[in-house]
Amino acid sequence: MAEAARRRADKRERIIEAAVDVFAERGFHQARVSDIAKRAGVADGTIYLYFKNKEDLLLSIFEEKMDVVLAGLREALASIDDPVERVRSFARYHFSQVRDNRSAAEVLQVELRLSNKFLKEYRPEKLWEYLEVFAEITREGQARGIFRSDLDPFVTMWAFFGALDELAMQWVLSRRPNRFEIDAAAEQVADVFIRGMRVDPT
Amino acid sequence: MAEAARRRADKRERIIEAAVDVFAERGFHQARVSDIAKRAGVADGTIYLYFKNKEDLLLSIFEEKMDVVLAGLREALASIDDPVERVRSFARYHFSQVRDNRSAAEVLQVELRLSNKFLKEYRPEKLWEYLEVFAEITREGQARGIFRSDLDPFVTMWAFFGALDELAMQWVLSRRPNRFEIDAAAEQVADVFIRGMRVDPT
Amino acid sequence: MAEAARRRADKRERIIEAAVDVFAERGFHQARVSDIAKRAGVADGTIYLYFKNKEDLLLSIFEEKMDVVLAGLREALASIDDPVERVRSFARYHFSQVRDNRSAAEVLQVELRLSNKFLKEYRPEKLWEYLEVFAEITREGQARGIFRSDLDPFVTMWAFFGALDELAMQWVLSRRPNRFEIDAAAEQVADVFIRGMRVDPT
Amino acid sequence: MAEAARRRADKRERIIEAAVDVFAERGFHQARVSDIAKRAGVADGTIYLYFKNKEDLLLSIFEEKMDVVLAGLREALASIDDPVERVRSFARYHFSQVRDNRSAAEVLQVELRLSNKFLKEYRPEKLWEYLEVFAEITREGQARGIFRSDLDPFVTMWAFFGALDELAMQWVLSRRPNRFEIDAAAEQVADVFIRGMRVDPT
DNA sequence: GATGAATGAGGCTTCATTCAT
DNA sequence: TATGAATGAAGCCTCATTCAT
Repeated sequence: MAEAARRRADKRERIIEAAVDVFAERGFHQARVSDIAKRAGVADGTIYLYFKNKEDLLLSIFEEKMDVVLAGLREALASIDDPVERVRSFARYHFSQVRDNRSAAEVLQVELRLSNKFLKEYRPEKLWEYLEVFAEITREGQARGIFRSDLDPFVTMWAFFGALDELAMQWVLSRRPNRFEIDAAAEQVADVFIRGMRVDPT
Repeated sequence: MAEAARRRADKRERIIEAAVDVFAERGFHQARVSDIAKRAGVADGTIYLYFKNKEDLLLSIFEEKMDVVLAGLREALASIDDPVERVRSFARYHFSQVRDNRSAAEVLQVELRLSNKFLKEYRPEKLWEYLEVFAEITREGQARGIFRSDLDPFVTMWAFFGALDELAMQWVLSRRPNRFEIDAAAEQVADVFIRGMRVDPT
Repeated sequence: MAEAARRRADKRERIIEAAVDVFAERGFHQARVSDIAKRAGVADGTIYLYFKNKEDLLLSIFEEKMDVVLAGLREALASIDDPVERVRSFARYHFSQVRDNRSAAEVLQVELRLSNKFLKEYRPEKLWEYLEVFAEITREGQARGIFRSDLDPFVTMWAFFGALDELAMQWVLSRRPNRFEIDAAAEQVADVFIRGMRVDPT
Repeated sequence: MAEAARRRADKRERIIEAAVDVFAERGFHQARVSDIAKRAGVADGTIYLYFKNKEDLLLSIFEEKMDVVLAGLREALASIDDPVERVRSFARYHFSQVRDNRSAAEVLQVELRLSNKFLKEYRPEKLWEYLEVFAEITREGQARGIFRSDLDPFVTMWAFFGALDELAMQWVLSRRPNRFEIDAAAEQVADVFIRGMRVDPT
């Protein structure tokens, strides 16, 4: 029955959202499964009907959120052809996600790194897909003679992501009053990378 | 007695080194204090004579290693005046540290992020000092008219560090055969940032 | 409607048979109600329409199987008058049941003992009826002057049952190739008890 | 230090004794580790310094108690040469153990059987040693022409042990007033087996 | 009657930390 | 100063049972 399927999906979604909040507030290890259950309005055991264990819940958040983020990124870049503008839009999009989904961003950036599984065993395919978008922009720019061809797309990809990620983390961690302008930061990072990757003007 | 002081320092050092190895191998949460004690050749309780608790041990590793790293960085840059070359040397130095101290780098990069204390309460002064070196290079470059003055030194600082850190992490996590050339990566990242931060050539 | 009653009985029977198999494979505590339900082809909740709880299911198996076993025993002994031969037939019948109903025997012998309820609260009337058959044989033999009258029928009853039961358990637990001849064992046990209980030949 | 070793042994012994009592009272599954710890006067965690887990505790009780029982059996039989008298003494000894160590006997007989590990994986070497004593008596009796040579020592061994065990279990389970005379039972069982195993008087 | 998603109590075990020696 | 046996808090997860449909 469609009704039951919908209710089931709802419950799963409620657990995910509750987990995002609790993980963001307390951190993965400090978060108690029973707190997540309480916030989701379900019994502790119910969580285990939808997720194998606490870690699977964390990983599922990652997969789920990344799906949305990835789709959003592709949409944001869909109408843009110029590699230079695509880089700029990538940076803007990345920071807009962080700004508009603080809890999710906090979990994705901070808590996920804490999972040994994630870092040492789990292959974050979804993250690679996300990054591959940037590598592809680089390659396209190189093909068009806009970006220098001596740059390794993988190196620039990781460097670019690292730059965005670190700034996002600092923004997330920074407490209110001192919080810097994340939008301005996006422009600057994009600008540095664009100029840095461009072929020398002759 | 100097002898006693030295012996004490030795023991502390042995615990630190043991902790670096164990944290690198198992991760902070999975590492057991008794394993560290065993590897250091001391009793469990002895660790608590030198460190307040397990987390203090992690933080102490950070402080201690960062002191060395920071001193090394300053020495590496001591004889270089040109801001452009200082940026390049910074990148080279950062990666050389990662390459030559795998375990320490792994702990610093991976495990430290996992400590809620570290990320949410602890102010990593030593890290700020390290980064401040780069911010200062930027300011000096701006003052000399080499780097664009519209760039926020804090933004470039985090972006640069993020780029180095992410690449270092990937290098550390990457398993043997596919391991990319970390030295070449250093040159590329430095190059991208230098060009990206430079004033437009007229 | 007779049809409905039959269907009901069928479902109950299917649950019983499924439970016998699952209990035999996994043991009572390791067996999950949902596994039994799956094997029986019913929903978990359905089991609770037929049995009060998991333990009641175990006890019901016992009652049900013992009814059949008891009827079979009586039939096997029906045409035999000589107490000596009745003892022999009892042993043969007991082992034939074990041999031909491995799963049921395994549950009856192994798993039932694990139920505290069974051992400390539950009065296994059916088992007593089964044993009483032997006690009666003893008494009859004593009355006829075949068995020694100084033997306590309760003691011989438990001793005989214990001997059969232990051998059956060993046979059930023994893995294939080394499995001893259960039929030969039946003859030997019967023989020892018959000679042991007989009045001295003068 | 001998002192420390003694204290350690004492603590282990206290845990064993507490576990025997609690297992006997509540059964293995119903017994809580914290109850055992409380009764032993130690912290919960202390138990895990001496035993791998709850099941290991149960198995250790078995091993430990059987060592004592086995030594006692050997001593009880040491001065007896006649196989017939050895059988009688075996039965007497077995029941004396049950009578004098009710809790331990209850655990050994009832709770041990409940452990799947014990029945399906664990090889109770100590029990086999105990039984082997009886098998050896049988063989010796056969060699001397006292017991019939057509009897399989393994069959009589299990039958004898089953008879003793079942009677012991009934005695343990039987509540006070109706409790039968266990010593008289010992004589009867021994008597039945001795006559049952003897060569025909000519 | 039948379903099966949801419940939630309950307990084993780990391991950082302490402290008597 | 060093030891290491002892502590005990704390939480994930299972699974028998219920009940709304």
